[in-house]
Amino acid sequence: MAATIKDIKDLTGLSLATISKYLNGGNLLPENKEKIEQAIAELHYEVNEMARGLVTSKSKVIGVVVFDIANVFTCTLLKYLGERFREAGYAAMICDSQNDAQLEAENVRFLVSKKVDGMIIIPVEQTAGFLEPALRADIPIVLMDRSLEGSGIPCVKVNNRMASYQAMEMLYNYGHRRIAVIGSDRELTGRERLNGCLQLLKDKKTDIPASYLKIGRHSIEHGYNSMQELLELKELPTAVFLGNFEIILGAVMALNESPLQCPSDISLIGFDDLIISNLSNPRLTLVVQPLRDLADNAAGLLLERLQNNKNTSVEIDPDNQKQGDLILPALIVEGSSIARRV
Amino acid sequence: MAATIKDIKDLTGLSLATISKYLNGGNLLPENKEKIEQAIAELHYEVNEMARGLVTSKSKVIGVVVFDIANVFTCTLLKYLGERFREAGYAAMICDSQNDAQLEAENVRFLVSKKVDGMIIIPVEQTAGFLEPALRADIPIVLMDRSLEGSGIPCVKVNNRMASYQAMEMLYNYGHRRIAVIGSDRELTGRERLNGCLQLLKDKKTDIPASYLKIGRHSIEHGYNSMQELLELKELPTAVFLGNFEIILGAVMALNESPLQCPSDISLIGFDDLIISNLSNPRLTLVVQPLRDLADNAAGLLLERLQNNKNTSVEIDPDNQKQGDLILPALIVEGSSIARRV
DNA sequence: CTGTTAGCGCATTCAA
DNA sequence: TTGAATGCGCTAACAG
Repeated sequence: MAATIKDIKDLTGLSLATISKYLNGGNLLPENKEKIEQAIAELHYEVNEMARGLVTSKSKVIGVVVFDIANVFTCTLLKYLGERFREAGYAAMICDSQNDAQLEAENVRFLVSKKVDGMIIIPVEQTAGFLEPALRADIPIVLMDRSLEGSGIPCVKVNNRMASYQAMEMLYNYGHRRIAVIGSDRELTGRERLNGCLQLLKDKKTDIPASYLKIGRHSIEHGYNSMQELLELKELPTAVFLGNFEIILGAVMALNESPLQCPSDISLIGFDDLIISNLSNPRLTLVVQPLRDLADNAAGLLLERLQNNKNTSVEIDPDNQKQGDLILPALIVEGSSIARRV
Repeated sequence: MAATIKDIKDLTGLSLATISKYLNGGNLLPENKEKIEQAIAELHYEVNEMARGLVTSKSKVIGVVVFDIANVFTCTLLKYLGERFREAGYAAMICDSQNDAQLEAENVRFLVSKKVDGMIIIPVEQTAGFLEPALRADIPIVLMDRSLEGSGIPCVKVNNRMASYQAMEMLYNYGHRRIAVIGSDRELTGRERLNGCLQLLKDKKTDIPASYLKIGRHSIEHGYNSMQELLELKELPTAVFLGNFEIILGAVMALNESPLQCPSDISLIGFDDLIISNLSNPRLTLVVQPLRDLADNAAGLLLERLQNNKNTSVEIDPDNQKQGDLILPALIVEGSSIARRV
């Protein structure tokens, strides 16, 4: 059986309150302090966080719900989030929704049961209904990457639309006019990116044939099939925009299997960086999301709210009803996958 | 404030004990059952797991400590582990050690405080000292990937030595004699793999110059630098064994930057699969770890022990003192990165 | 600065 | 089958 403060009491003769105070950083006589420390060492005492949590109704745990944990984007974010939370004295309880909205709802409910102090969520679902149990329990939530439209819950993300626009603009400025787009309208991020792409084409009054527009899902398969289809067209595009990491993966696979070369035959620009892109030859030009910043901001936002809840006496910032999203700029990192066209 | 069973009591007129029994699947009159269910729905009641845990001294949480969470190997494992645990009614609390032994020790202590029911650990540290708090608290542990020698704690892993041996054998059978090895002696897995490589060379009485043996860490940098150095040698190796994923990444980068081609100029075989390898052209021949099996076995082993602890009355299997490691075979998946030499 | 007391929300005796 | 009482380990008043 693990030692409790009662054991410390028996060993030191001090009262439970004194020991508790020690554990929570209160002031006591040096000699008592030493006694307790000795007892703790001797008994190998470790605080029972369940008991502590029961009385404080704080768990010092932040629940993190991600749409898919086996995903480089996700786990890089998890890493950075974890660092921030740890610094602030919180641990992360990570739940994988496996791209399943039902699991996601269960995860939220589970974390509510666990009395987490706050939640970070990268959602599968597109509406906020599944968050109800958390909201009712008054648990602060910060979303990442994918907003929940009209929910009023803040989301930290990049400006997908603008970044895509700029990526397309880069292709355009390199002289490309026959530009294909492989993207997704299944995820919000995908739609935002598509919008950016189409906007650029519109602004530049550049028409592309319908066969250049490959809209499906953010999946390897979609990237692979789409690129294969593009390569079979009579009039090839000279450049292709790849809407996310999985699409890049699939598209590059398809291209690698063909006799065509990048960038001499076909130029590429992709959305989503990952160290992994180091493997591709030539190195891809990419729209890079500032993962560190995204995580820092999301963690910061949540921690701030946790702090404020503490001195809940003061009710400030009445204008803050409309918690807007926090939108960070993405960066284009140049590789050598875009050829100049005259 | 969140609803408690007391609120249900007030609403239904039943006693706390009856409600508790309902929550734990006991038998009660259908009418009472219905009453409670109605109250739960009305109050949006959710069990307070902290309170429950305090009295049962079970958290239904399994702690998972990984050496680095931003790692495809790790998070794929996490995904599979998570699925198994969820099925069994457990949640995972994931802690990232960030390749830091001190953090790792803290993580273990933290999870002990959280009263997790069991732990899965992919260790940074090479000795078992840091596990003491968990062992003392009698928390079942299963290691993955990296054994802790002499600790008696079971580890689920692949046969690194044999797999490396077979990988080298494949190069040999393709006719290669000038084989270089980029590996690590800093991690146990690295040493095991190196041993396998050297054993094959020994068995085949194949001597290689010292300059072909690049021993450092499992890092991109080591892979990159080593490959660069190899490519500068007067007598190039005809094939290179790459000891893990990061090394592959670095080595392929270096090769991509050189005029030499794989496999016509130099053949490659790598340890560690990842979808990512789809990006490389040509597709790499790889030693693939059966991640799903590894996770299933580790989760199974742990869950089994958790079950057995329940009926702790029965003390079976007295021969089980020496809990050997569970060693799974790795698979070689052929790409086209190895050329035939005559 | 220290000790006494009460109670967090729930499961679990034991009676009824 | 149900209910009343007890305690899990700890913190938070309050009093000394």
